[in-house]
Amino acid sequence: MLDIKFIRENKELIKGGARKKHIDFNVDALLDVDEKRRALLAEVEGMRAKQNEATEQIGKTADQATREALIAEMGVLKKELQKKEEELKKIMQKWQQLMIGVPNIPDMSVPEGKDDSDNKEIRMWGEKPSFSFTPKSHIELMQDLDIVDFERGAKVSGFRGYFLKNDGALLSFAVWQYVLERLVGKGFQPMIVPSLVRKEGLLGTGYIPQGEDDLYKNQDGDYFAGTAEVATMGYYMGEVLGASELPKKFASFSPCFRREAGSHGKDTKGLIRVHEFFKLEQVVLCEASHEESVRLHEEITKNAEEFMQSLGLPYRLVLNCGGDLGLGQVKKYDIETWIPSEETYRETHSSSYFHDFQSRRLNIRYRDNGGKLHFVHSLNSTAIATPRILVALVENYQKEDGSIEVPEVLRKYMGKEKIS
RNA sequence: GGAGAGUUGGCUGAGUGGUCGAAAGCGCGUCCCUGCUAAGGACGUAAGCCUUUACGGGCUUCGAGGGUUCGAAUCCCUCACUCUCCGCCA
Repeated sequence: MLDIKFIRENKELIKGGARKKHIDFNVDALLDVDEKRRALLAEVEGMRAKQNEATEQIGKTADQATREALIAEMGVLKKELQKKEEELKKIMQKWQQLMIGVPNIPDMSVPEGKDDSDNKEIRMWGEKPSFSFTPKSHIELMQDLDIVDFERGAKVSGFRGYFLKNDGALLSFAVWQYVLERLVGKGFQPMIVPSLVRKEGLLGTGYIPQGEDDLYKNQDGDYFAGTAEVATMGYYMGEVLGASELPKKFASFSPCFRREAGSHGKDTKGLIRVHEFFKLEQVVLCEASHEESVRLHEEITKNAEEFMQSLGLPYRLVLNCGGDLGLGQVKKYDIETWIPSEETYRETHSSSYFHDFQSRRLNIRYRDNGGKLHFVHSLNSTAIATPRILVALVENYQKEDGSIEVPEVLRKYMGKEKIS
């Protein structure tokens, strides 16, 4: 959500932003409704002022005749007022519906483009492994090692279901624990957050209404979040923080659920795209300054890169183009990791900032040192997501005999150097 | 699942039809005093929206939404959440 005053004064900016994001949004229609809203509001408020005044008189006067005359007069006014209020209510609904659809403005540095094929490579890290044999896919590797079971996954869980077993399960725990320790060492507050969430958090973070189709819902009307960002951002919903508490940095862990509604037949096999996975997410709240947002955005992106480097996984960092940005995102980087069997880089991390887009919706504010209230800025970035990262790990570290070398930093958690 | 009690400002907490945007305390801010520290005193201190060049003016908000009334924090209804007890489960 953006400030209506800002929208009014920067109509062209909003239009340009929407165009860049390839989001169809009619700013003029919103401003039109806004004008009607303000006119009606003035009318209604004037009538209420009259009513308040008369009401006060009624309370004070001792004269029965004046009293009754005023009460009669107010009875008439009330009917008119109710009619106007009804009109206002309708306009307000329309206004609010339009307001939550206003896209945040992408940063100047965001490249033009329609979809992920237009994303811009920023840097590349690591050597792609060269194999003296034909590398196997993670599916083959893991099934041969008996560390994953897709058949029974589908039997028990349905399409895209999976079991991780033996060293596959251990490897997941190792990765989580390793990354968590690194984050805590950097001052992030560890949290295990709910996945089952109420509507508010999803509306606030911007996953609803646009992305509703990709969310699972239960019979109570609650949702299964696709990321720990939702619950973590909801944590301070409606609250006022102190300036000295900022920035708040969270390392949030949660199961994540995605219906993958729009992804038809993509990645139907293996661990790349599943309905249920786990993620450690960096979530940051900071003071309302663009510079601070940018600084922290670079920082959490670097953190993610650092984990990848220490795991020895070749990746590239891409800057997402306008068309690949969500409604609220100002700028986003993706880390794409080398997948030997596909001979391509696949997205494993995503890092973005929102300015006050989310905090306005969630009403998360802070008091600055002068006592003034501001909406915080928010950011988030993947720290590590399993099982997707396992795909990269096992494929890049595979040996000719089908065994998998355990990356140096994970050995102490796995208690072994090799999965065989 | 059953019974009961709650939801008030940054926080704690009074307030059962007009004098309540709301006592008191904490916190915070400015100033004073105390030559440091501890402590003390005075005053101020909710947010959002509309309007205004400005000064200011107006409206809304006491969990949410409806209702009664000229008038609702206060009465009625619905819902959400919190707490306590019982049950159930672990």
